[in-house]
Amino acid sequence: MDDYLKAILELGGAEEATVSTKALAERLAVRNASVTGMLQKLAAQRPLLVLYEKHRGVRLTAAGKRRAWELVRHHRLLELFLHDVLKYSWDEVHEEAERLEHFISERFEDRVAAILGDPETDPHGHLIPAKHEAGIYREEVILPDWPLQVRAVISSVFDRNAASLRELERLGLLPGVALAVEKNSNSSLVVRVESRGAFTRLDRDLANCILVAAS
Amino acid sequence: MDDYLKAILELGGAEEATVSTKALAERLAVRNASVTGMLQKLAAQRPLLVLYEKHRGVRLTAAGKRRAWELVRHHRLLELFLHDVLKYSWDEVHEEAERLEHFISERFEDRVAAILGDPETDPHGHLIPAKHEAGIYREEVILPDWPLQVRAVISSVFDRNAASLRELERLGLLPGVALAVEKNSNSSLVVRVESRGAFTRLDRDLANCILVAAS
DNA sequence: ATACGGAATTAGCCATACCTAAATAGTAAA
DNA sequence: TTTACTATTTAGGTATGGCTAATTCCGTAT
Repeated sequence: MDDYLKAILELGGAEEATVSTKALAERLAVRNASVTGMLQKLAAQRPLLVLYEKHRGVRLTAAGKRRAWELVRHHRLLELFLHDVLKYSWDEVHEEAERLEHFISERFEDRVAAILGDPETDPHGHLIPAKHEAGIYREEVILPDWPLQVRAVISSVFDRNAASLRELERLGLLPGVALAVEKNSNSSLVVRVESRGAFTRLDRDLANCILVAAS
Repeated sequence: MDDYLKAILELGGAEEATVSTKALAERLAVRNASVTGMLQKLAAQRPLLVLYEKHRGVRLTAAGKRRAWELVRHHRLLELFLHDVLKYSWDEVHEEAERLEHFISERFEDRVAAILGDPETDPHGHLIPAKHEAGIYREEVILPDWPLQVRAVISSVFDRNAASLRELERLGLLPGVALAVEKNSNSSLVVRVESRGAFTRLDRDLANCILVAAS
C-alpha cells in the first residue's frame, strides 16, 4: 500500500493530478487488475488515504499525502546516507533505499537526518522534504525542453536507471553543474558544460534524465 | 522462513540439538499449528534447509545453518552499527536490527562491516560471525550458575529485554566487566563489581540475563 | 498394559497482494 | 451515432503465513 501511495504522489506531480490505473501499473510493475484491486482496498481505508472514482483515476487525500511524503523523506535520506556514510556509488543507492524505506523506524529516520546534518538534497539533487511536511516542487524542466544557448544548472537527475547514472557521472553531469544546450535534434543534444568548456553529445534518453533550472 | 531458521539455530545452541515445535512457537510468538505448517514448508525446500521428522523436532542442515548464521551476522552487525554510528542506546538496537536484518543487501552488510572495522562483538558482547562462516560458541554460563567468590568476566548479556538492559547499564554491568558472586540465594544474587569495589544486589531475572566466563 | 495429559498435527479458514481471462466502460474517429 | 479501440474492472485463482478447533501421537505414571 505504501508503494501505491508513493507512486500516486510521484505520478501526480506538482499539480497533484489524478493518476490512472495504467500509469500506476507501469510504475509499480504490476498488472492493471492488481492496481484496481489495491485502489479499492486503499479507498476503503479509514482514515481516508485516497480519493478514487471508478474509471476516473485516483488522488491523495491530505492524510495520504502525509504518508507518501514521509516515504519520500525516508527514501531520499536513505539515498544520501548510503552514499555519504556507506560509500555507495550514486547508481547503487536507489534500489537499496527503495527496499529499506518501508522498514526503518522514526528513530532511524531522525538519527540519519541528524548525522547528515538535516540535509536539503539527496545525491541526485532531489529535495528532501522536512519531517512531517509535504515536499516542495522546484521549477525545473527536462533538458530537451530548455531553450538553446541559455545557461542552465542541473537541478536533479532521474534516479531509477543505474546505467544512465553511471553515464552521467562519467560525463560530469551532476547536480549543480552549469551548461548550455548548443544543438537539439531529434535523436540527440549537444551541450556545453561550463566548467569544462567542452561539448558533449547526449542521446535523447540520457538527456531526458536531466532536469535543469535557471541559474 | 528466515525467522524460523534463525530461531532453530538459536534454540538448538552449541550442541545443535533438535528443536521442538513448542519452543519455536514460543520464541516466534505464533501458534504451534503455524510452526508445524512452516516446518513442513521448510522441509519441502530444495536445497534442503532443515531435517524435520514429525513429532521429533527439527534441526538445520549445513545449508540451513549457512543461511541462519548469515542472518545472525546481519543482526549483530546492525546492532553495533545502530549503536556506534546512529547512536542508539543499547536497549534500542535489538528491535530495529531484528526488523532490518531481513532486508539489507550483501553490499549493505559489507559496507557496514568495513565502516566498523570488521568488529568481533556487538554491543551486548555477542560474537559477530565472519562472513560466510558459522559462528563459534564461547564457553559461558549464566551468572547464577557461576561458583561463589570466583572472579568472572561478563562475556555477554541477553539482548531481548530493553528494561533489563537499561537496568544493567545503570548498574555498570557491561560486557568486559569483572565481578565475583558473593551470595547466591533463591531470589537474588549479591555481586561485587571489581572496578567499583561496590556490592550490588541483582534479582534472579536480571542475573539470568548475564553470561560470564573465566577471566 | 493402559489411561492420561501435553505436544504435535491435520483440517479448514482468513488476509494480503499478486495473477489471468473475461466482461464492461469510456473515448475518439468514422 | 455508431463503431472500434483501449483502459478499467470483475471474477476467480495462486502463494505466503498466520489462525482456531479437532484429532492424533507419545511418553509417563499407574
